[in-house]
Amino acid sequence: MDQKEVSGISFQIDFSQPLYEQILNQIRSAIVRGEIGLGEKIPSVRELARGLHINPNTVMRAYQELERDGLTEKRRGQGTFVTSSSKRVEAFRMEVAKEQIHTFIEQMKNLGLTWENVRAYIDQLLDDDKGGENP
Amino acid sequence: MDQKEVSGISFQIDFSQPLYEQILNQIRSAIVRGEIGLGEKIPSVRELARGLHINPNTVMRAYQELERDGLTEKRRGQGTFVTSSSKRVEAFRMEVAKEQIHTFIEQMKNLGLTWENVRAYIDQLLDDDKGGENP
Amino acid sequence: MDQKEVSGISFQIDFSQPLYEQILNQIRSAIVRGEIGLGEKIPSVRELARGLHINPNTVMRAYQELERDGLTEKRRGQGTFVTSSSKRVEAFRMEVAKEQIHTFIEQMKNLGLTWENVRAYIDQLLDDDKGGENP
Amino acid sequence: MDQKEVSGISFQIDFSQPLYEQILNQIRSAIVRGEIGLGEKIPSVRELARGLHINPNTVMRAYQELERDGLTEKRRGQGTFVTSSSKRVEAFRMEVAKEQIHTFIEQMKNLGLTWENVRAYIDQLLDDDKGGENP
DNA sequence: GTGGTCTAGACCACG
DNA sequence: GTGGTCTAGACCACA
Repeated sequence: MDQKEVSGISFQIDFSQPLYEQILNQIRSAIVRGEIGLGEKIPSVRELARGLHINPNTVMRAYQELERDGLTEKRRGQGTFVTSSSKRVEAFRMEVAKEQIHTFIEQMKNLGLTWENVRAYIDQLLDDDKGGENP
Repeated sequence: MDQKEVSGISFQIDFSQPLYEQILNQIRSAIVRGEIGLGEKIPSVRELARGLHINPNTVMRAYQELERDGLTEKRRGQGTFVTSSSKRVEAFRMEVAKEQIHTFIEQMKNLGLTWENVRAYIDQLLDDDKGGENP
Repeated sequence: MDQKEVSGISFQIDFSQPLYEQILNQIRSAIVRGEIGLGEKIPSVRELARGLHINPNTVMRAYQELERDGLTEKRRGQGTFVTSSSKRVEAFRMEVAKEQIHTFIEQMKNLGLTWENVRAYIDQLLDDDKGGENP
Repeated sequence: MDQKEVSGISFQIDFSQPLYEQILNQIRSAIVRGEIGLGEKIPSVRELARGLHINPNTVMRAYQELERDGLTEKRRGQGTFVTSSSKRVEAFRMEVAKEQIHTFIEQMKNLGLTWENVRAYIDQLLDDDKGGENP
């Protein structure tokens, strides 16, 4: 594991998983949660590669996926920018959320767990967290 | 995708994902939900491989993982059997559940969704399902 | 995408495609369709660059291509002018048209479509347009 | 330019254009025109790379696009196969056709040509072709 | 400076 | 054997 910050975006890289997926996911998260604003520039391929000590091709691959998702746009000679359309970002967020929720429900079914039990477990888990935070 | 049944266990195989993982997960599910009883025999590697039209090595790998999880035991000359210990099955179930739940919570955080919203969404989803099931 | 007008010529710039090509094509179109008359002056490199908020080098490159095509001429100290020869414009128009038509025919072949079907499709498309235009 | 055949699919490679796009387009064409049948295997990444004397990564990139288009599926350890769904192929064909037709109409408009003239030109072009073929 | 394409070659997971 | 990931380094088009 490895924690780094490049141009105000923080990355944690784990070399046992595909690097391009981790970069992809972490930039996605940052966009979707508004940590990178609409229309903002993200680091250039080379800059991020330098900052994370990885190969530019690996970063490029992540960036191509981001663009395919409609979350970013390239401007020739200027770099890569987050889309200015909050609609797109929101649509993407909801699409991913639905998919992950359905997968999760399926998993719980496969384990023979009822939603009532799972819900209660998570409720308590998050309550405990709240109690223990910033005392 | 492909739906098949071998010795009373049903499998759906998707050739675009690791086959051994799918077999592993589907047998795990069947055990954990009691579809295969404690102490019961599961198909031999060869039988399952023939039934699913896949390579025996692939089935073998799934079986090795099951044994490492403590969910099955080999008996020389007789085949592979589900453990007789309900404790083990239960412990395994809880371990997997916790892991999947924590992963899910992490995902929802990454999307900037609050647990309240997610909970409400799933609550409604499952309510609708109940009302609308094919009678 | 971006819609702007400079010296009576309207431009739409899409930053994900080569800017110089877009400028080139849009000025070509304007000349070929007579929106800029024979012998007329077109904006200076600097003026157009300022108007479109892009680099003068980029505009320059487009202008060089226009001159190579024989569609424009530079006059020292006065600026760039559309050729006065309607022959040249016409020749250029036909050359480009032929090239684009042949490319299109090739594409339709590659899709396994017959010219009869394509023709019928376009015929109908344009008929509908006529009937349904925003009145 | 370079004309080669690999596993019954013929390729013409022009080193002045992106190789992966050419491979992509040529396999797409072959699928869409039925030269490669539904469910059929296409050459492995390495085999095609060897056959065309190019790098496997370049072929892989083309194959990833094909899969994104829904025209092919990978089967682990077995290779890459054309989808068995004629629906998908047809949908893809129509989508691409529409896009190319609309682009073409736009181009003709930009040249100030009427559809009547263009249609007549192509009609004649294809008639001439017919006359000159296999006499 | 930006991104895009390509190569050669390594190592991995899977079947 | 299959595809997938990653690197290092080259060369190109564009702004």
